[in-house]
Amino acid sequence: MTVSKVVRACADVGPETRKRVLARINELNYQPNWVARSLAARRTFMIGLIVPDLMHSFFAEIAKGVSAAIRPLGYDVVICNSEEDCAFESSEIDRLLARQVDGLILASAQPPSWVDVFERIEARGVPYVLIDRRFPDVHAPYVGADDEAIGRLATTHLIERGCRRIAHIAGPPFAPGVGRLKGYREALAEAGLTVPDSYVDHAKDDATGYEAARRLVVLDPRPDGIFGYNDPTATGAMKAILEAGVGIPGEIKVIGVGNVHYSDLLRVPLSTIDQGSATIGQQAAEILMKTIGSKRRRQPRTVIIEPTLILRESTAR
Amino acid sequence: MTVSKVVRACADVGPETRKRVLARINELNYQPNWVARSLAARRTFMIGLIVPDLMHSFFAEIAKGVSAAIRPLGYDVVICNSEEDCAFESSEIDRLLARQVDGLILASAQPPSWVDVFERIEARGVPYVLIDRRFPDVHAPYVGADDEAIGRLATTHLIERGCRRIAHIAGPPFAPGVGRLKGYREALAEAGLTVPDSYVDHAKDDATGYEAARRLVVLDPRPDGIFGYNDPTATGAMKAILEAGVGIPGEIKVIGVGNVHYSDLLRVPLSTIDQGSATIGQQAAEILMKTIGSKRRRQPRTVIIEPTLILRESTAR
DNA sequence: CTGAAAGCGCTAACAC
DNA sequence: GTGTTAGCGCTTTCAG
Repeated sequence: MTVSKVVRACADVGPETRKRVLARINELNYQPNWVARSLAARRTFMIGLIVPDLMHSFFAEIAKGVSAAIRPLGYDVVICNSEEDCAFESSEIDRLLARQVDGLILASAQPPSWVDVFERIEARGVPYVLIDRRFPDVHAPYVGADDEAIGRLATTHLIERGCRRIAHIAGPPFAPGVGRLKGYREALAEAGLTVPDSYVDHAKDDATGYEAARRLVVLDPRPDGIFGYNDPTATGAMKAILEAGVGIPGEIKVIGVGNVHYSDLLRVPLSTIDQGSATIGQQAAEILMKTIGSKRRRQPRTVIIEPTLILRESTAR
Repeated sequence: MTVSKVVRACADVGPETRKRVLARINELNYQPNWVARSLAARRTFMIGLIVPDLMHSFFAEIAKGVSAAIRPLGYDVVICNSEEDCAFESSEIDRLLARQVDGLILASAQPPSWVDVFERIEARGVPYVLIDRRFPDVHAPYVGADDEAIGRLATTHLIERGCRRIAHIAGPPFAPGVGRLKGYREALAEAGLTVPDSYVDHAKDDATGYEAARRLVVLDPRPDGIFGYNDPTATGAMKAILEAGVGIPGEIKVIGVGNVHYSDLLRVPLSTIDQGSATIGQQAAEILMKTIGSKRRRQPRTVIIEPTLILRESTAR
């Protein structure tokens, strides 16, 4: 039909005809059926975004950035929350694939060597870009921060502020967690500092960060600095520290990563490392759209967002 | 095809045949195309969720609740962020409708009397349920809190704690904002308290809440209690108050609404009113699924979640 | 229990 | 510029 062309604003249609069609469309309250369109055109104009935790404002901000970037191009985004559960994530990805999304952006909770999921995506020929969590063996575009740099930056900052017994609440054993842990170790080594093994604990969110800090705070000797692998863990840690009657930043200095929007409203405003979350979302979306647009697989691009230190009271002298 | 039946787990297929089909499916790595399925079956197994702000953890939690409730039933949710912009919201709704979602859950940013959007939804025969923000003229299921009760509860609490000059940072002039404002006025009247007009200011998030509080804190006489219409505004307000060198809760007591998850980690832990956000999402989803399931339009159900007071330091004696 | 026939609402490619 | 012919990959209905 000519109608189809009018709806899609194709150029090759007479202005008079177009007017007539438009009028009738309005009259009938016609709305094109995107499902049928998707089937015929073999594109859905939908992309999937998978994040491990929507409650973490870092990811909510990324979602916003992605959304803002693709909306003007006529795309919608389906947001999925994997709850940091890799099996669940895997099944979510399959569903999105079955729904024929045109592309995928994922902050994956997969274990580092578990490339099975990515192979499935590639088998379907669906372009995707990784964010926040990098997988060395996966040959795909990546947008995120340099986690080792983050780890070094945070740890070095604590050292500069006079901390000598620096503990680390590390994340789950993949992606951003391992890089930051490595950066932490490097910075320590560089400064000639050594710490007991018990100074490295693990957590994944505010609740577990709280638990981890409760363990750290009773160690002897007690740490005088704690680097949390993200803001929620650092925030939870601060709660535990203060509850134990220990002063921040007097007795223990704390730093996190992510610069969540309420950081400076906390009981003790939290020093943190900004990763440019909105930028990550936006850049990832742009790369994805570019990939979708061009037929040929270009060289996967990697964008590293420079981390910046945000100084607040939790690491004040 | 018989394959179709196997995929959908229809009962009427021989166990032997099923086995063969399944084997071949696995072999070919076959995955059904949901777009084609949706077109033929006239259902997408997709529902839309529209919220005004994903960064507000209240809505993120609702999204989580909705998602958790519908996932097991084979549905997916498309989350849209309206940015509190009613024109944008309206166009988002149209897109979701064009994508043939089976249902809609919305926390709408429409002005109270602007029922046009809802009529469009109904014209398409798509079931929907309203959450958080109620529209008196719209005959649809609603799940949310009783905003007047919330306003009364918060204000009464401040009065009980000894406040006499209670200011209110009201929300945008619709849905939850007006109810809470009304409850505030009622509680004040009931206690025989009067306040100058300037004690009621407006905001919509943490940034504007901060601005509002800067205006309130310089009033003469200065308020001794502030009721923020949600936690972000109350949080922003606290920042402004503390910056002005005024003590919380000593000189001004503050209460919010929403019980965002970091409330008790704030500089001054924030007293608030819990609305049961996860429950809202879950209940809304259940009602929607029930409506989708049954052919006939049943009487729209309304679920009012009982608000509960969460006491923290910001309103301590 | 199995499969053939028809069609969901649209777009692609091509002829008029 | 316009309309025609196919067919996207599935489900529905109903006959074998």
